[in-house]
Amino acid sequence: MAGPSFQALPGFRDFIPRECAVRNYLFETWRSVARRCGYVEYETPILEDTALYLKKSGGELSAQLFRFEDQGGCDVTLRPEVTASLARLVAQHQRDFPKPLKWFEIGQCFRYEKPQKGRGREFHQFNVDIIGEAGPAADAELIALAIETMLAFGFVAGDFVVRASDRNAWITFAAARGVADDAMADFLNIVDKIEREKPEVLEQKLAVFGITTAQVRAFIADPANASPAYLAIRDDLTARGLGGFIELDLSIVRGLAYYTGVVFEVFDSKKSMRAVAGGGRYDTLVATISDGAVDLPATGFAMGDYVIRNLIEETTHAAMQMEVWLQRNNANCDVYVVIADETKRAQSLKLVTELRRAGISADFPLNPAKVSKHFQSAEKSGARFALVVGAEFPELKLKILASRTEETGNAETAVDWLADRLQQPDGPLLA
RNA sequence: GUGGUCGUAGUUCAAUGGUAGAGCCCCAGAUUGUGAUUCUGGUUGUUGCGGGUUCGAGUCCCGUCGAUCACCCCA
Repeated sequence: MAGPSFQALPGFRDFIPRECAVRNYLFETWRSVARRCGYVEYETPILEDTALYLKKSGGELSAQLFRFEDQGGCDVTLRPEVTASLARLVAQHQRDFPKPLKWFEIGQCFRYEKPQKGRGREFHQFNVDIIGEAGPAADAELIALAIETMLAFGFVAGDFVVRASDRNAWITFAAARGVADDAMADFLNIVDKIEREKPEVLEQKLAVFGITTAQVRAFIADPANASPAYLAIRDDLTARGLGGFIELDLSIVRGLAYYTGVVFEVFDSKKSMRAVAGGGRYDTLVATISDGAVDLPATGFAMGDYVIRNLIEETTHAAMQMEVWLQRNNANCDVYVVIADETKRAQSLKLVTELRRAGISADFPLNPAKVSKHFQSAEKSGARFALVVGAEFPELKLKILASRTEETGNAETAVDWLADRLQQPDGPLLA
């Protein structure tokens, strides 16, 4: 590595073809499940006015912004998440759409934090939201999508679980013990850290509110404290046959300040990783972002690409499903044209163009080389067929690479011939 | 931001303080139109960078940068 060399910035990734294929697998799965469940895709800019994020998130997230001044002197930020943009978009365009809105976006986000397992400074996230419906049916519909997404990746019962809670249960708990409304956020923050904070510190912090750790733990432990919304969601999911995937876990509060009600996280069953996905209800965010101009209830969640990929790779059956997909989508082309006789290169080029225009993916060697070389290239391309153009043109030979068998045909009808041939299975098939 | 571990060829890794190597990959070839295997040949390093100890440092020490893991937080 002599001399100056460049590499990707810390926490940023290059997607070589294999990585890109994996990413596409995630994206295609996300997209297909969302569409199957009636969600439509939208997209927002990755660069936004910094104030958009300072306005609602604050705290830790605002310390992790990729923030700078543009050439016009504007304070701008690479988005750390898409919910704020969505709220902005919805506030502006909501009148154009019947409610509820069921929308999703697959987009790249940026956070300046220390890269580690499951976390980079750049990541892709599947963001799904239902806006304009305040009832638990919306939360259930959303959580059902999260579950369906996991199933689509090949996970089964026992691989993952959705843990859900309700901030309202805590607000009721705290209010009954005299916690003031304006201190509620602080109280929720303490509860959020109950498993991570040192016991003495925890006890001390709770004492400010006249509450003990024991009381909090007892509240978490008692299923009777489940909120009506949670129960409605559980029944809804049970009716869908998905009841086994959801669990009450009142210790989940989630850090982001804008959550207002039911919150949930998707975990691997062993809980050996970070949350695969997380979300919840944020009924006041749209009003906050629009300064009260538009007030719509909302619920949503996000799934990041890092953790889901790790979990897929560590779960044998999900990993195999991905491998099969990658194999199927691995070929550079369907047909590799071998130019066995260089004097037929012009005819070969015409043939390649015809195939391509007919929707048949075709490739060929750019330079003269020995025929064996061409076949090696055909092999490496992953193509199913090698179409040999030789001295006997317009007669053509079609070699089925997997079975090493050969057929003959004519250049005049090559397009139809190959289109038909591609429909038929042959040789040792991929699953 | 706070800690632990680790930096050798494109890559995966060797080298009791004593001449920097191997597999894989890639490229070219093995007598004129067919892929595997095999065989032959070839490219690539100021051992991350900078100091120090030593007759001598890839190896030991310090610094720095980078990678990675954990904490914090979160997708």
